[in-house]
Amino acid sequence: MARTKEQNEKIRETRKEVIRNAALSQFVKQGLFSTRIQDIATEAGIAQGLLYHYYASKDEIFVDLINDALDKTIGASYSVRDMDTDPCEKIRFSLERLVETIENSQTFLDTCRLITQATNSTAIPQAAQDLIQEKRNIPYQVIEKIMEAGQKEGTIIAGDPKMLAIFFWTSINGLAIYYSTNKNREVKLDYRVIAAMFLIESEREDKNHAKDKTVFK
Amino acid sequence: MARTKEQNEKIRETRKEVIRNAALSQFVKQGLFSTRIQDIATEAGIAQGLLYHYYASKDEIFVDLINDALDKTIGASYSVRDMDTDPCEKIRFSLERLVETIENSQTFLDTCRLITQATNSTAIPQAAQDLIQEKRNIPYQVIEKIMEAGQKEGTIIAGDPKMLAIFFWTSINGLAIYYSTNKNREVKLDYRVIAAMFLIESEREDKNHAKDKTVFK
DNA sequence: GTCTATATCCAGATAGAC
DNA sequence: GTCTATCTGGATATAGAC
Repeated sequence: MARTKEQNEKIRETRKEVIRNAALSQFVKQGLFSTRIQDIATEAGIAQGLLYHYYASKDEIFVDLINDALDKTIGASYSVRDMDTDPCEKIRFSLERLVETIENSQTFLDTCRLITQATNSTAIPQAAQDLIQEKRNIPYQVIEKIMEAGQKEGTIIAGDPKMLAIFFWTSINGLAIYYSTNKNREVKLDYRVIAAMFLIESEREDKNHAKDKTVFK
Repeated sequence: MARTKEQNEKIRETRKEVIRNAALSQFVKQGLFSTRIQDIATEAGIAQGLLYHYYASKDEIFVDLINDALDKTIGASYSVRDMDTDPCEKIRFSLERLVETIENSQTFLDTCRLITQATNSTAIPQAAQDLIQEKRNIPYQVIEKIMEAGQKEGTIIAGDPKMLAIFFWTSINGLAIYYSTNKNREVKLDYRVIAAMFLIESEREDKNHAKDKTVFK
């Protein structure tokens, strides 16, 4: 019987994830407030009433999603921070991976849009606002530190590292939203162009040529 | 009596502007859907029912605001396009003005946030979506053309000009939203750092020094 | 666990008095 | 023109049958 209880718990968690995915898709398209519980239930393939067996309210789902989104972003930034290379390469590598992710991961695009939406509104649940307050600056701080180190090293352009970090993330975020909302996708994203913008000229040329050899052999 | 009619029309238009300003402030804070007609009326200092003598619905106000916001952005980009200088200087000058505007104009910050909100949702009124579809790309195209010309001239960095244009606008937009939602304002915005990112190194140094003399004399 | 049916609430929009 | 009071519709959340 103890086993059955565990299994039930697992099934329940799986079901909650289906609901979260449905909710994410709806929130990104319609926003928190014009998404109805009915919309989420329909997309999740269950009856509207049943949703309340898993979540107490629409807000609760939203808070769960925001928390996931922030944790994923923080995790990604930590993995860059902990790389065993110089700052210049960290910037280049992270941009390469982020651009790749924009092109290939719908979840990443949705995550960017959800956080943008949440950051841009004071009407979201208090718990979500608290999470944002608590966690949102971490990725900015990580990149800021890397920019600072790169400037000391002489590989990153001059300027307030805090501003460069904001620039770094808002650009990625902006590209993701642009990419997500312009389905024709007529733009070819090239991480090397973006990376070059943060690097001083000499470094820029040298490393780009080195990169060319490995990436486009 | 014809005169009275004109005056009434003028008063009416003034009153509508008060309502639009109230609505903009609310939409930016709470979003279109969680803003109630009551909220707008209260901020405008009138009764809820009276609002319907000026606007038929909440959506109608929103569409008006989106139209204004898009026209302002387009107007700004045209004034840059029509400047009588080389592309490199156009980029530098427009960034200087835009950063200045971020720091001094609450309306500009609100406008950025409203457009971001609208672009990021499919639940907004159809008329607003049509306006965005029709007008939103113009500022991107204007900057794209300038980037292209600058590349031919040898003053703008390499890369798909379409991507550079997206980068240009998303960065400004991102800075505006960051600035708007982080009231501490601990970051000193410096347009020259941003401008330098779009310019090739030699141009970057020369022109920056020339600029220093005129701007910080 | 899952559904359908329903109670409750609240915001948009209207009506009517002043 | 302006207000208060009210109608109406729709969404959340609950209750109850299976």
